Amino acid sequence: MEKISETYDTCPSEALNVSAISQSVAHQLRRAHGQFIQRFLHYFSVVNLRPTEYSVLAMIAENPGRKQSEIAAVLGIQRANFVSLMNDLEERCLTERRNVPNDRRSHALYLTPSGESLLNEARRAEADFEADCLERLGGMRARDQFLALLARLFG
Amino acid sequence: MEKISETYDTCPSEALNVSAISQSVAHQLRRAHGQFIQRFLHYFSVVNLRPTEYSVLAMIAENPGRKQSEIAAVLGIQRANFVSLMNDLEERCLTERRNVPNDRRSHALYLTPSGESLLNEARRAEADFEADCLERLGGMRARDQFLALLARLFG
DNA sequence: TATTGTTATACTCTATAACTATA
DNA sequence: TATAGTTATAGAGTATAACAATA
Repeated sequence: MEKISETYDTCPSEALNVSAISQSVAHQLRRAHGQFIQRFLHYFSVVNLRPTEYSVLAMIAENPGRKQSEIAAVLGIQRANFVSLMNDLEERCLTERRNVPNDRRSHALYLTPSGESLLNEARRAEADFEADCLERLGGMRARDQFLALLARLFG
Repeated sequence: MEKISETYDTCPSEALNVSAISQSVAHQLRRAHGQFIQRFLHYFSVVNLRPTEYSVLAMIAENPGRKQSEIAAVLGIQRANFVSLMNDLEERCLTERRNVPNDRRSHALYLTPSGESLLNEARRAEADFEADCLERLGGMRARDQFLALLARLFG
């Protein structure tokens, strides 16, 4: 309960004026991203995966044997930053790097059995997360519309 | 131009399968945020402001004299992280912290004249950025719809 | 020469805990 | 006791430059 006083010397604790930025796509996207991360981590806490890590596992599962740089590129992650990400997933025994027969520069990426197993758990978390989004948005039509608008903006 | 070869030993460089995550709100939001930051920095390079810094300046301009913690809270930034942000803006002579008469714990935030002046430039950058968004989204109706859906998701 | 993976580095943003001085 | 600002620390994410091995 907030304390109400009759007189103010300097700083009345009224609601702040947010009109200038509340209509701003930039500001709302900044705020939304913070919320998104928190909510994602909540749903994915059981598998202990960050958004990026989940995308990597899902992408490797759909495209086993692809090169690091291919997976990185399609996810919009730079090669240099992808290395420590893969090191981490490999240390957790979720993925492995195999040699490519005719190109000794490349590493082909695969999920390990426990990587597959964790991904299955993660997919259930993802389904819950998506169901949450669906409910907040108000149905599949709104969800598709949102994704379509997001794609127009940043696709 | 991509090189096309007739035979593959191991790794045909075909398009990757992205079907599993392309329908995912989580994945699309992750990608969108990266694009958003880059595009924002492009438009705001003339004033050298990050999304967070712009929001802070705009919020102080609309609510001069408010306490650090009030501005931080309304922007969803933690007090602890807000300190270095304000230190930075103050070093750039864009904002100032003044004492509050009846509460020696608090700092009241104000824009300096050069802060006001930079904010005016930033508002032009923001207008350009928003115009870009508007065009990509396909008009004000789509823009309002997008903001409404974003608010449903994370408001 | 170009590509693949890698290392190193730096900066932004976020999260948490704890301190200080005030209230 | 609670609040405002602060300090310190840690981790994710991103950006850039450069290097070795290989193509």
